[in-house]
Amino acid sequence: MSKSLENKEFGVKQIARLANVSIATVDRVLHNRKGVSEATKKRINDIIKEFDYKPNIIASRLASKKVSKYAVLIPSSTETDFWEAPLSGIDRAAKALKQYGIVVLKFFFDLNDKQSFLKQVDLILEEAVDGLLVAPSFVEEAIQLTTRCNERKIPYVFINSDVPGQNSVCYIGPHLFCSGYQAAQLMDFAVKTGKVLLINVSKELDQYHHLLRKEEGFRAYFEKNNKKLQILKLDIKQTDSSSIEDALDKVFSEQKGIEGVFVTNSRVSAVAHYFERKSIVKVLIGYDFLKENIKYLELGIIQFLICQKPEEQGYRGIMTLHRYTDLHERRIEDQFMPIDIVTKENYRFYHN
Amino acid sequence: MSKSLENKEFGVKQIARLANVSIATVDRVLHNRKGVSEATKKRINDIIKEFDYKPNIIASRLASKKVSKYAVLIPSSTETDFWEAPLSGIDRAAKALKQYGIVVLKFFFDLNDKQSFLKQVDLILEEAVDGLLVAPSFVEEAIQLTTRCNERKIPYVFINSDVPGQNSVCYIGPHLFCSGYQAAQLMDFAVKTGKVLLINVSKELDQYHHLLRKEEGFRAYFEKNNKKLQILKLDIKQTDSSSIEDALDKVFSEQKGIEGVFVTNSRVSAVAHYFERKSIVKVLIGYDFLKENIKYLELGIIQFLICQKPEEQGYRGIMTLHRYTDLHERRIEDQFMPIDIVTKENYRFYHN
DNA sequence: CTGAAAGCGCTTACAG
DNA sequence: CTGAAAGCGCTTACAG
Repeated sequence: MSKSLENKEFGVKQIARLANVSIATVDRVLHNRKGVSEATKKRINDIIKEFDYKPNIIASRLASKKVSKYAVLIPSSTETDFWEAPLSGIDRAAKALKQYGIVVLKFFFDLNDKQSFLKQVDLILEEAVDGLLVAPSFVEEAIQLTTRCNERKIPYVFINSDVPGQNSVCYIGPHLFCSGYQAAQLMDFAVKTGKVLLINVSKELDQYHHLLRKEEGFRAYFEKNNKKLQILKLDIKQTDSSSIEDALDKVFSEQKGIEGVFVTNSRVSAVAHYFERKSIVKVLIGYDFLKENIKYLELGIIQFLICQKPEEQGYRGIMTLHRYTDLHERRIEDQFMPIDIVTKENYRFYHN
Repeated sequence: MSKSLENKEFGVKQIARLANVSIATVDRVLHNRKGVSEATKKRINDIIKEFDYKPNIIASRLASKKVSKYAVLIPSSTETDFWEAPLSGIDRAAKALKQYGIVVLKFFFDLNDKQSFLKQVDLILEEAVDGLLVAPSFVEEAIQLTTRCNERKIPYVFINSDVPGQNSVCYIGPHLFCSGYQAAQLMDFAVKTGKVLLINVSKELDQYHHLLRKEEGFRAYFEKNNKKLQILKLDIKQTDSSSIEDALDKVFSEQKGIEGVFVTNSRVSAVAHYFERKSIVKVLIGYDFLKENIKYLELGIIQFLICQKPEEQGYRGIMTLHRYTDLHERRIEDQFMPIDIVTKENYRFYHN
């Protein structure tokens, strides 16, 4: 390593000297603290502008020993292991930010229980956090949360699903419509003739809304590119394996000529499991890089999985809170995740 | 923000007190500087271990004002705009590390001129850098470089293509064989009957070696999954448009029944251009998220582009140098990039 | 081989 | 409304 060659950097001391004040006063205007006359305030701000002064955040952190506290509110991983990935992204970010005095508190709710969401919200608000990363799985409950955050001026970032018009810092997650559109193109490639079956598997109505947006994208593709292909639809409102099996039995006995199946979420493994047992061979497309799904990808029963960087979503969520809360960035844009196509051939290289 | 609640952290002062020495001596053993008796050294090290002391790198950086200097050696973007992406990743990392006193010097060579590579190497070695990120496009010249780096104990990271067995910190880039394998699967899906044409477009022999590894992967897929499909091969050793056109004219007049074309690098746009002019409709698969390629993807002339996160390669390259040089991480693994499948439907969401 | 003291660039009471 | 001084946890000459 070499020494810094630059002579004395331009800092508070220099500003103070030029403005004929003490560094304490410079610090006051730097942080918009009151108790400075307009005249000296202007004088100092002019100098800051003229020299394009940037504070040394290293020194600032060392001196202030500030600590930021973020809360995370996401589903627990009991029902599905999908949320393990965002969680590990959150942990990765937390680890990276730890040495800058940032603490991340984690709260989990049950995807089958709206009350558990509200209960965790209470706990979070007791903590006086500086920012919140939340998966707004339940729309109404999420709005209750944002209302309370707005009152307290706590900024929040939405992850994985969006509730538009809620004054969030930003949304980080998939563009649902477009991911359905992509699924359709893959289906169009792989299925030359016959019918296509679209399956929504979901208990909770809130989740179902998100699936509908993917369905719209899927249909939009065929509307535009291949109107002849017939799309059948199956809603499965129970997620236990026997309900799924019954529903599949029914549709495949009633409908002949189904060549491709698109499952609009990670439940695709349940369909794959069924195909395996019944030795059914069709093009099968679904969502998410989960162990079960990868197993069937490897077996050649699932052809394509669409994945949307769940780990990255968690990582970016925390980093975005940091950018907003600590680095005072504004106008942070929504961050749509890439629409990754995962296959038997490339899954080993996939970065969540 | 809340104040740190923890009482006085455990630091050099505490260690010094416990060991009955001054903090200067503690600093000496912390940095393995000589001039400390074995006895006190042991005493201090024991305390460090016992309390699992971790230095405050914020304070350390502020006090030392250390600066690290990395060099980057990559192709200039005159011939192809591929290298703009790694460059922008490098800039992004440089920007993030700037406030930690890390400086990145950039050097460029001409992909058509091995001498220019060696010339830049001389310039870099004059700079006494602390680390090097290099695209070893020319194998022999790269080995000359690594030899000289080894003498000077300058660590180096390979990016985009590898030269195995060279004692690099690690390799960051695509797994060529597997990316060819993935291309073959897409081709297999999209082409049901007929022949497939594989095209290598490359002037320099060194680049050609890399293309061969993709070709091997491509063939391996069909060897395993679909032996019936016939694979034709075309080498184009000149990269100007009229040479490419002549070669394509020749192959398409001689060979009938070609349904799919796989171009093993980013030159796929040249083939797409040809298809457009001659109104040829075939499945076309190639490499890299370049403006020209995206244009033909949008037009539906190219179906799939395989991309390997060029921006990310640059970013990771610098960050890896930082991890090795400044954070003293060891055993850093090779980092294979994901094999991204980019289509007309998802390219808008692609993160380079 | 070891220590006392100044300093990195900022922040924070405290005093006026 | 403003300033002098101490301090954040480490590093760096300098002196012995």
